Amino acid sequence: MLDIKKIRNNTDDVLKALSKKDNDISLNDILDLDSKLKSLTTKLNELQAEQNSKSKEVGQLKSKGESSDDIFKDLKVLSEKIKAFEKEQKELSSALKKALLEIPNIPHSSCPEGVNEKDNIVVSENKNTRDFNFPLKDHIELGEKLDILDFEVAAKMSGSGFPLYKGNGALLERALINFMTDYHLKNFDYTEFFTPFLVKPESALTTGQLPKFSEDMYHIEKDDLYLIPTAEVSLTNIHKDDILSSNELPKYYLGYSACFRREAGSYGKDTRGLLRVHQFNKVELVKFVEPTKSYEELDSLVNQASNILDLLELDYRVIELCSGDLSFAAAKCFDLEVWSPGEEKWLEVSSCSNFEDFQSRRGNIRFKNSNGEIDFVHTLNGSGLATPRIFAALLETHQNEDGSVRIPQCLQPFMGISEIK
RNA sequence: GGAGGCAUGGCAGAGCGGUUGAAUGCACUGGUCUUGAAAACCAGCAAGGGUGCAAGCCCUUCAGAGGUUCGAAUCCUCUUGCCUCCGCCA
Repeated sequence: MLDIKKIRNNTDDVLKALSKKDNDISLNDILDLDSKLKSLTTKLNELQAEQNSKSKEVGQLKSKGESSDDIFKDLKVLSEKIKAFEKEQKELSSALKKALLEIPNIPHSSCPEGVNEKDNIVVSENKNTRDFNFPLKDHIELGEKLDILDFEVAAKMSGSGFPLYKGNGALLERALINFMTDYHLKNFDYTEFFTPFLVKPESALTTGQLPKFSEDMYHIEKDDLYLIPTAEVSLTNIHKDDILSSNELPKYYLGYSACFRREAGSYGKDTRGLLRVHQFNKVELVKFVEPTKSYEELDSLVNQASNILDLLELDYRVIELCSGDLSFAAAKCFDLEVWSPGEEKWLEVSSCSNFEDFQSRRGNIRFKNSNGEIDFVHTLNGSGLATPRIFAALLETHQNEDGSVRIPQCLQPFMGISEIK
């Protein structure tokens, strides 16, 4: 959520910055509601002040045992007026809030300008570290041959887009989760959480999935709960409505979760295998930091996530997203993409974003700095990482001619085997 | 799922329907004292909005939403959360 004061006082700058993300945004309704609300509030406050002082008078007179009938007449009229004003104020402020929640975050000035993913910038790339001298199989073929993935049986029970891992496949999946979790815990200062997978609407509002993207999430109607599309939602909401003290910042949180996405509107895209699924596993990293530190924290977040790919001996590249390709809530974002030799495509496995104060305003997550002033924290998050595409890339990258797959060193302690065959 | 109890500031804990944004204690911050620290004493200490250069002034907020009343932390209704008991259950 953007600061209404910023919109009010720097309308042109805000609009210009927003247009880099989305050319179609108008702030007119918001400005209109804001000025109406402001003048109404001023009038209301005056009436309330009058009511307060007269009510106090009544109390004083009463304690002296004197009559207060004249004041009563005034108060009765005032009371009616105030009630009408309050009602109007409530309507205006909820309309304003609703409108504000629909406005995306402003891209950071360092974001390359652009319209879509074609304008993204490749920051770094390492590829073709391995020469294959045999015909490659893709992960679906490998998964079937090794009897570690079964999409048909999964579809039988849940429909398409739900993976079923079997035997060493289940072991590999679990090893990936444990390896990534342990790596971040051991090497960086993260606190581990295991969060709920179902959250209230207001939690999804904090992180920005609601109100605009309700179609992307699974919703349990009976209880009005949403299945989390990422642990970002639950991890970020740990501090909803909190005022943290500056000496407890930065806070680094980590959590594994299953992630659920309807992927509405993406039918026909990446439908095969593990590339786009409705349920997947992810280790998520979330940071709560002081505003002045958030960009260096973004850099370290990208590094932390990429280290995993190095250790898994996978080819990957780092992409800096252009303004037009940024998500709704992000001010700046780097994606990590892993190379899939079977698909001959780059696959997004992590998205590391700085949301600045966009989420913290929505969730009212603040901190008190050393001067005693209260301000919104900056939040960041990054996948560290999402498993299915890694699973696929790993099978394809480390496959041998006979269809067996080498397990990289870092995973072996978690699996107890050095290859799947 | 059934029955009951509770919900106040960072925490603990007062609070008759009327000068209560809220006593008190702890914590915290500043000061005095001390070589330093502790103790003691003094002072400050909620958030949001408006207005003002500022000091300040005004408004709102006692889980949330409604209601009664000229006036609600205080009375009523609903919702949510926590606790206790019963049922069910991995």
